Amino acid sequence: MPRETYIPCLMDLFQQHGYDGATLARISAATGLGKASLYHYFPGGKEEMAVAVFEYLEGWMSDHILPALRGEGDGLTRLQRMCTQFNTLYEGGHRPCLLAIVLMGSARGLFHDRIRQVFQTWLAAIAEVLVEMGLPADLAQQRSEDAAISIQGSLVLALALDDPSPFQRVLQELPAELCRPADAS
Amino acid sequence: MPRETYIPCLMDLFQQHGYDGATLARISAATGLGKASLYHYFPGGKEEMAVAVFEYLEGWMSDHILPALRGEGDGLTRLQRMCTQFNTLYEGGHRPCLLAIVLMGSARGLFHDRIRQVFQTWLAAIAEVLVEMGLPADLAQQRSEDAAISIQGSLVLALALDDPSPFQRVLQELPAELCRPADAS
DNA sequence: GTCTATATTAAGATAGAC
DNA sequence: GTCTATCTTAATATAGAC
Repeated sequence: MPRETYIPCLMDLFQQHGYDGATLARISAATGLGKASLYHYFPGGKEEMAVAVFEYLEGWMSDHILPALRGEGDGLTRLQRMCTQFNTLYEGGHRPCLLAIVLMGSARGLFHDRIRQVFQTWLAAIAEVLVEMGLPADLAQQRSEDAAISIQGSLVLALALDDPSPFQRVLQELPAELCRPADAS
Repeated sequence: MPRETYIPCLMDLFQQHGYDGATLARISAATGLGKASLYHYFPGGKEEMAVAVFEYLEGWMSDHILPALRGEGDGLTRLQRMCTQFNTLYEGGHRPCLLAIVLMGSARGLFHDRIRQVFQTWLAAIAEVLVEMGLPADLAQQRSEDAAISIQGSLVLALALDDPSPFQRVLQELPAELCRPADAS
């Protein structure tokens, strides 16, 4: 089996238990591979497993989020497509954000640069849509941050309350909120 | 020294390194107490230390956030006072939220009920202010969730980008945003 | 109350047979 | 490529002297 086979499972584990909580014992149990076999696929150990998951996620963003934002349709349509993609990724709010999880754990230092990069790429792509719609660049930048804030914040709240509805509401309202004209409240 | 002496230091450690990253070795170094002395103050070990920190934080909320929201002044003023308090707690966005950190780590299960309780109390207090201002109850509830989403989300983004400005902007804009009339966008 | 010293467990990682 | 067995380290926790 190519090592890509195990990436979704690994991502699952990191999302559910965090970097620290995803122990080799758990990973071994979940993948069905012995610890030594894991080192066959990932000689760098757990850190390399996490890197592989990040690369997978970066690929997923390139394949799903960026095309959704850059494809055809007006700005509102594109932002709605982005939200649909995130709804899948986070399973309607039932699953926390891997980036936030790693950022909040003891492995932050190891992956901080990588995580920042993902956020910056994402924010820039959103801002580009808003600029195309005629918003001034600085406001577009702010609104792109608002998008990240709403999505990340609603995932935190959904986790805290054990209730995905804040996330779902945010996805509903966000596209129109981002597109509203510059002078509206 | 009473054990309360060490609580701020412990809170600091849990905020900066997460529950898993706050090892006894680090706690010992930061407090200046030997490991054995830590068990004198906290016989239940690390878990009891975290409980003590949560109790401290719950007390802080009761002493700072709830009075800010329930004190004199109109709704806008009260929400602004709340934001000022959070600005202090999170040091202008330079410090992550302890609740989110624990929620995202492997100790989630241990403290989830406690964390949910804090959020619910907080949201209810915000909603109460908005209802007093004349907003319908369900909208007030939604807006209180928006407040939590904005604050938590901006802390995540500030951490990811290594830049506190999203948090500061949210604190600036949030009170007016929460108070806007029911029919405005 | 604080220490030194130590016990116990579990984590990450490796060796080497098959 | 997968396993069993083992190593090393570090984390939580305790015993007992002062």
